[in-house]
Amino acid sequence: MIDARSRRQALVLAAYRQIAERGFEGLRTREVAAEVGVNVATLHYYFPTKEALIKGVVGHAMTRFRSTLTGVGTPSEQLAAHLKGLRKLARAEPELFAVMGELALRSARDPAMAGIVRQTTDVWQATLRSLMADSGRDADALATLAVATLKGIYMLPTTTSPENRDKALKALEMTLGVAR
Amino acid sequence: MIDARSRRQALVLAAYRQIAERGFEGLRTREVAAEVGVNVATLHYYFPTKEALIKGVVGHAMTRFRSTLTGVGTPSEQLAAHLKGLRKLARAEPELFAVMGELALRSARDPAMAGIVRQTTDVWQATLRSLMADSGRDADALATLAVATLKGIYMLPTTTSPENRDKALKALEMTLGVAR
Amino acid sequence: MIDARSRRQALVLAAYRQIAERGFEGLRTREVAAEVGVNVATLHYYFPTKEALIKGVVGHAMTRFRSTLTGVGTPSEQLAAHLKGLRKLARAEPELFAVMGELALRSARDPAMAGIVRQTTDVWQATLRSLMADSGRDADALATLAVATLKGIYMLPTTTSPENRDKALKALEMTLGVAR
Amino acid sequence: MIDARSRRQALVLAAYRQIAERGFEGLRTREVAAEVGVNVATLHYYFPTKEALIKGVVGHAMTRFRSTLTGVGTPSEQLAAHLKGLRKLARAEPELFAVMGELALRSARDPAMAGIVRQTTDVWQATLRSLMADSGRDADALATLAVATLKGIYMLPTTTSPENRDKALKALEMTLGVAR
DNA sequence: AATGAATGAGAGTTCATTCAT
DNA sequence: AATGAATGAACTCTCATTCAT
Repeated sequence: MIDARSRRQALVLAAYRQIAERGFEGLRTREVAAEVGVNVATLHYYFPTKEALIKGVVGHAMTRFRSTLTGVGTPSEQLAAHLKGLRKLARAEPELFAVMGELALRSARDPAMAGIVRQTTDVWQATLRSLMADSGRDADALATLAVATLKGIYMLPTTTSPENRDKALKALEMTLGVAR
Repeated sequence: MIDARSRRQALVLAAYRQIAERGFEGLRTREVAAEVGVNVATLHYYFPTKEALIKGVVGHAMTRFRSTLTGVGTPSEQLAAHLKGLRKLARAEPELFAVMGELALRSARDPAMAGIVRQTTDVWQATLRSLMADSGRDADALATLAVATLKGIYMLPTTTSPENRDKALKALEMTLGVAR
Repeated sequence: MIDARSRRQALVLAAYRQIAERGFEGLRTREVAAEVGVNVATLHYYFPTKEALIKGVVGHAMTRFRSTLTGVGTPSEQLAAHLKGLRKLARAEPELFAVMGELALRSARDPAMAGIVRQTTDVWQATLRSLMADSGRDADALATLAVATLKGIYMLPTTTSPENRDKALKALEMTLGVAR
Repeated sequence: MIDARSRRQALVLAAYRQIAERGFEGLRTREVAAEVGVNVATLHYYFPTKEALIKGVVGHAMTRFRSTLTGVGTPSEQLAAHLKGLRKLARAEPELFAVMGELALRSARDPAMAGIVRQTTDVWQATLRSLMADSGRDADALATLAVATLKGIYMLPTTTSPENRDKALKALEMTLGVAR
């Protein structure tokens, strides 16, 4: 009693979870299917190859992330909201960042993936840049800095305490000139 | 007539290169052995399991990275030297950062690896912290910020131009209060 | 609005074509269905199993071939007409002989198929025998010879030039005592 | 305690037997390995792909067949000896002809195989042609006729009695002008 | 110290077949 | 009469690991 759309989605989500948990290394079609409660052959009915399934995961992750990029208010408010939104997202959906880390790394070897990931990163960076355009400082440099820092904080397992991380994020806000 | 030490080293280096090139996903003991010109069984003579070989790679990468952490001069000079050193290292040995990215991601699922990686990161962060202790600002926060940013820049494939990256690095230096 | 009979026929023809093209090895129910433009499940509605479909193909091929076995005129004329008819058929419907080759080979392992193929071959041979009954020579031997040669020429990919093949056919005619 | 050469050979022979018994359709790497008493992985150690194994089978079959093509004596004697040799071979190694039938059919779809099979067939036909060169008749035509007939008789399951087949062979000998 | 040969376990993928609708 | 969705069983192939030599 499940329509095709949601079954596809369920498979993508299961794969997404497994990549978050075990990395690309540990992604097994059989286990993805099992998590959804279907036969492997059913998975292949929806996704002819493992790569196609991964593509689905990439799409899902990117969509998920992009949904955090829109905002209202003054640039400074938007910037603050974006950072706050990321913090919330990281708490609510840590897998998203784990998966994005995997995707980012894979981009180094997989041009197709690089293209997709780059698109989203570019949008992200452009958004940040536009929010800092009036600051009278080098918006490009700051946007690049911000993206790098946020990737470092959220996509790679942090080795410091959450408090330190939060303080670092505040230092970033100050650098970016977010009014408080 | 190759002594055991250097054969071990050669195997580690080959694995290291292959991880940099293809990620953990693409690491094959057979190809590591082939690159060194020995049989797979020989590899297993030196490293009983694949995990043992990976451990060797981790050790190598960490040693390699730590060698950049010592410096002389005033704190500010040392900080500047460290950042410059990283830039040089990234140009000379890009694989090192590719591998460190892989290791960092794997840490999320592999406690043993997490321990080792954490050690090095902690040393790194402590070093940075000590270099900013006199700045009259929150050294912990700034050190955390710096580590996150540098990881983001060097360990994850950068999507921006080298120029932007360099400008971002300069912005980081300013934030850290490096005298120029 | 297609009636059951012709849909069955269409499926058989598609399978027939695919066997001719790719052999039994390459026969896929899904592709047969696709060629006809229906779902695989529909194919199985008409032919419960793949074997049933193949049986249909066998029937079609045998019917097609038998239609060349009737003739009028003197025995010698009929014999000549038969050989000429085969030549024409091989030009017009090369798949028929490709399929018959497949069927003949499969007969070696599949008793059911052997039975059907044998029936047709027996009729063929009996026809030839009767046409040579008056020749004063061993009609059985000559009929057997003729069938073997014609199978060799038409059912197995010929490695010689068409000219040579035609010359060989003429030599066969002479052996069989066909007046010219 | 088995050297590599003979293990390869054993695998080829097992595959050869299975093709003879079940056709290409029924060739399964696992069963080939099982027949030899090794793991499938071992089979793949010797033959990286199934196609490589088949290539081995083709080589074996062709070598086996070619070994029947040499003879001594007058042309007429050699011809008679060749036909007698085939008869003996068919009795001793019926699988050889079954396999050759499979190969011949597959040639129609597989250019690589066609090349190899053609080579052998060409040698065969050339040999026959040379043996009939002095007969004052069209040696090309007769050689083509002979090859076709022999293929028909030996490579496709015969539907007639052995006696009839022998009589047909005698008729062929007469046609070819073999002195008795 | 080094290897060729072998393997168990499992990977992704395919396919004829079934079933609810 | 026809289908989309699902499946079990099997397929070829891969890989880290082992072992006799």
